[in-house]
Amino acid sequence: MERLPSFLLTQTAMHAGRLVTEGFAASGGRGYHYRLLGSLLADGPASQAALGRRTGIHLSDLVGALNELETGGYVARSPDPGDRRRNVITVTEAGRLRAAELAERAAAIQEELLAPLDPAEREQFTALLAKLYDHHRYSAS
Amino acid sequence: MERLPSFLLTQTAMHAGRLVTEGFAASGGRGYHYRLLGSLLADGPASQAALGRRTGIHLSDLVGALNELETGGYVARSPDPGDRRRNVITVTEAGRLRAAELAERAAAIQEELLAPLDPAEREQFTALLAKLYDHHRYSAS
DNA sequence: CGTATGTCAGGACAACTGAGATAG
DNA sequence: CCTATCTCAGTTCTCCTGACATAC
Repeated sequence: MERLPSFLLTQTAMHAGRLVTEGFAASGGRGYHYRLLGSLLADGPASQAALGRRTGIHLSDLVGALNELETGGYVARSPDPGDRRRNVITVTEAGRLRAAELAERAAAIQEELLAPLDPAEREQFTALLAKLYDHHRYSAS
Repeated sequence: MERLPSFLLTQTAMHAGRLVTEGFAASGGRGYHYRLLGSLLADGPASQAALGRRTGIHLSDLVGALNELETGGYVARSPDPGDRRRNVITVTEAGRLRAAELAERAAAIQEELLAPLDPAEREQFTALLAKLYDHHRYSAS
C-alpha cells in the first residue's frame, strides 16, 4: 500500500496542494493567479476561452480568478474588436511585477516540496511526471 | 509552467484520482475500501483510531467507509474487551475475497496510470514518490 | 439555426472542523 | 479532571454541470 503509485501520488499531491495554497496565500494570492499570469506572459494575451484551454482552468472558475486579478489591477479585460463575444486579457505593468513576486513564491514552494531530493533526482522526477502528464493529457478527452 | 513540479504533480494526481474512483466504482467499491482492507490484512486488526492513523483516512470519514464495509459483510466491528471505548475491526472471509478482487482492480489502475513508463522508470518514479511521501509525512504533523 | 463565448448558480466530492456521548 | 474513542452534522474547497444571454 505504501508502495502503491496511485496512493503515493494522490497523498503527495494533497500535501503539495497545501504547500501551494499556503505559500501563495502568504502573498495574498492563489495558485490560479500564478498560472494565469504565467501563461499570459509566456504565450501572450488571449481570450478567456483560450486561456482556459491553455491553463487547464475551468471556464467557470476563470471568471472569478480574472475578477480578482482585474480588481488588483494586474490584468485588463478589453473587448476584442474582431469578435465582440470575446474579452482579450492582457497583463498590466503591475501584473508583470506581481508575476515576478509570485514566481519567487513558486520557487520556494518547489524547494520545500522537493527538499529530500538531490538535483539529479529532481530532474528525473519532473521528467517522469511530465511524461505521465502529457500521456494522460492527450489520451484522455 | 508545464515543467513546474507542483503543477505536474497535482494535475497528474487529479487524473490518478479519477482512475481510482472510476476503477473501483466498476467493482462497486471505493478507494477507501481497498486501503482499509489492505491495511487490516497487512498489519492485523485494529481500533478505528489506529486504523485512521495507519491509513491517513480521517476519523470522520472512517465511520462511513466502515459502515459500508460492514454492511457488505467484509469487516466486523467487535467491542474491545480491554478498552470498551474501542471497536476492534477484523476482516471476514468475504472481506478477504473482496480484498483480492479490489487488489486486481488496483493493479489494473496502476497499469493504466503508469502506461507510458517502462519498468525501470516505474521503479524510479515510485521510489522518488515514496521519498517525498515519507519526508512530508514525518516532517509535517 | 447551430456553435462559441462569457457569466452565474449550484451540485458532487473529498478533506476537514466541531460537538456530542461514552469510556479510560 | 483531562484525555481518547466513536459518531454525526455541517463547512470548505476544488472541480464540474447546467443554464442563460450574447455574438458569430
